[in-house]
Amino acid sequence: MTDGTTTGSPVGSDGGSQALPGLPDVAEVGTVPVVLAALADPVRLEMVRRMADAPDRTARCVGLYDDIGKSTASHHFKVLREAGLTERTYIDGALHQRLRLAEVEQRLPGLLASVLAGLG
Amino acid sequence: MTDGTTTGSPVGSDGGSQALPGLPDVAEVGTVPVVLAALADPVRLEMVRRMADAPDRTARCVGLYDDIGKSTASHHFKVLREAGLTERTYIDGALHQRLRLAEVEQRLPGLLASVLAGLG
DNA sequence: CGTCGGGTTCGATCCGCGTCGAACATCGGC
DNA sequence: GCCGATGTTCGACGCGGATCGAACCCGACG
Repeated sequence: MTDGTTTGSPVGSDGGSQALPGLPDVAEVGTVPVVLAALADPVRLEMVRRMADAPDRTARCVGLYDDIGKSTASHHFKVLREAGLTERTYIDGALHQRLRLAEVEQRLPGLLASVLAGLG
Repeated sequence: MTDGTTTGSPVGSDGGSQALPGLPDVAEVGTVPVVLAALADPVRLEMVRRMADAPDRTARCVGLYDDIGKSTASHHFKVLREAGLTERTYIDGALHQRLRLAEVEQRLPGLLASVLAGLG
């Protein structure tokens, strides 16, 4: 990695202080019902769509939603994360959400493509 | 049709008595959130799986579920039907549910295949 | 004609989800 | 070192969904 991109804690893996304790930044791609339930919500679906359109499938949290409160957005991030669809990534200390396209594709081939295509 | 297969009212389209009034037997395939929500429930997912495995994608209602009440099953049938995933079909007067594979495939190509493959 | 099997409808219940506001934590900048 | 921006967490609330039992309807069969 040539820039500050890091997956996990903001401080990276230098063994330093644990800045965000107990925060699982990533999870395995869940079962079919879990993944479908995560994608069934319009708000989350829009988030996924924006990430898919973003360069490197990564976007700042604030750029993924409109017209809802921060706490609500955070809740949706958690659902997507626990379904294994996204992960937290830190770029120069700034928190981003990344769509785990490859991992989801491996476990459920073609699903995300079908879903995203169906939005048009 | 060489046998008694009929879509719609049990009496077919001979202009006879309306045996099941106000019962929409089929609906257009819904939006992505609607379809995903319909597929997100484990009970309905199992129903879809059994229909997909059945010959002609058609099965008797009673053969699509276990360990739940009739009324609950009927509710799930309604959800699937209103999402456009299934339709009611009468074979020699016996009510069946048919998975509308072609119609879903046309609107959301690859989705059902991905979902069903992910169950294995 | 009475009965049985199979589905639907209705009402009630219960639980989970989406939403918000407020409080807290963290990071970057002045 | 303080402050603003950004996310997370924690209750609380309301709504919709999943479930059940009971009643009803219809076709088949004796």
